[in-house]
Amino acid sequence: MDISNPRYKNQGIHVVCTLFTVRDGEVKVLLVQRSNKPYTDKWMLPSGAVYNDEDCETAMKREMIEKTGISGIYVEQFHTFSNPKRSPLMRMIAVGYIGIVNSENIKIKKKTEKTQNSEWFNLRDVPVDLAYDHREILLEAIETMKRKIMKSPIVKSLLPKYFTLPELQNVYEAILNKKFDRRNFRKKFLQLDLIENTGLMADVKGHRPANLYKFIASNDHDVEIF
Amino acid sequence: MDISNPRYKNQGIHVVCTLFTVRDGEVKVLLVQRSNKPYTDKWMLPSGAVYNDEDCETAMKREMIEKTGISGIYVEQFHTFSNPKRSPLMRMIAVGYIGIVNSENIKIKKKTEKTQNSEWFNLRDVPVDLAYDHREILLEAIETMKRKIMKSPIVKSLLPKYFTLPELQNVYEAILNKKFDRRNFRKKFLQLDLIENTGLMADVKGHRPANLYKFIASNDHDVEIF
DNA sequence: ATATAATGTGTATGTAATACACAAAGACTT
DNA sequence: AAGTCTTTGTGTATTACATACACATTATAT
Repeated sequence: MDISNPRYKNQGIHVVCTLFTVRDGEVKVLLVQRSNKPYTDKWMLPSGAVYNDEDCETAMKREMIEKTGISGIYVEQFHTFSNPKRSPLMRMIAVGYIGIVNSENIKIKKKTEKTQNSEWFNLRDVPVDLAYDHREILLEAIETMKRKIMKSPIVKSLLPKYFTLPELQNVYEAILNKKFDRRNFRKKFLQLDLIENTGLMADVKGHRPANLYKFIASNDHDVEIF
Repeated sequence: MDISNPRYKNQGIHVVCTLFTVRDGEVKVLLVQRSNKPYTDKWMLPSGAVYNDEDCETAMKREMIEKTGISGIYVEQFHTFSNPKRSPLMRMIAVGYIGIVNSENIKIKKKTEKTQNSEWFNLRDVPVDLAYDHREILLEAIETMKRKIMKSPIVKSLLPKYFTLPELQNVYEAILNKKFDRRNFRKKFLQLDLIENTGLMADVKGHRPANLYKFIASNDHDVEIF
């Protein structure tokens, strides 16, 4: 391959991460606000260039640390975006990842070298004019995440170590934006043998406390949850 | 983005297509044999560079025409491969696509500018030393295809306009490498309202001829088949 | 007429999904 | 201490879907 051929010279590879969380029954996505050109001051999904000695997943995790301070997250690749006009300055494709975290445990950096702010946005409050094609990427990520949450253990990273069944149900209801029958939800989930009752009780006031559950130590390969 | 930064200078974007067909009850994949360095004489999946004015899907279709003569195929993106060592000469990522065709209708070019041969390989006859990381890509494509064939209408492009239910069943059995009960297969498929009986009969000898079916003119969005 | 080789069909059983209502636990109030 | 409040926890009946299974039908070939 002749790397000086103008037909494919100066190509760049980006990674972009759509990181979701659920808090107060609302699904939120992490955005950062740009400092530099192009799209100065616009919000975008955390993203950045892939170095030549990295694979995309490594680059994505490094970018997340640099731009948001978040590390140790579980992500899945979902789609690569390659519209030749998606970036105004040069030819740049973006490999898209989806992640989902429990934001309680996470402190995000507000300011970094290239960003002036970072924030969890409720999905309906996301600015319409995100930088680049990030609105399109976000919409596709939401679709993919809804489809995947039934087939992959990503919820696990969204819950604390010990959690109650109502909490688990709330997470599913927030993400899928629909209600489940409590009895059926519990039955379905318990017979999957993914979680177990710890015998401990949640520490709440004003009403009957719920049992605390935990995920059964997994063999770490993806399991069909539903 | 500073395109002269050596950390991400000289990156390249490839597309690679894993094209399947089913013939004589066997799943086959299309490979081409290289003429040039690197990997001279090795077989590989049809692949090539993305031009700066193309998105990946367009590039993939152009590459397929150039290297195999095949056009008008239905493909789906499935994964992007980005191991920094996957290509020996330069940093090159590959956006992977899966396609599936009825090879009866298709004439493939044997020789092209960069390839000396092309052939449909039974999966078990695929050379172990494919060029680049194409063996890994092929393995992942097979997994993905098996998963998708139950949820996407890709089989449609694998069958002629008119086909019999036993033919349809044979395709599924070849791809998934398992047998179905005829009565249950027919019941399940017919109640999906994806195909309809034309009233015509297949032209075979020596035994009872089967009814010819066709796909119902679809509204062209993906449908859950199973 | 008979044999051959494949197609076409119905029913019974088990398994998973859905719909639905009331008792139990602890905190709070009086 | 009794009663109220709020949320958790539980069982059964119904329906839809998946699976298992055997025999009659159609055309060709002899």
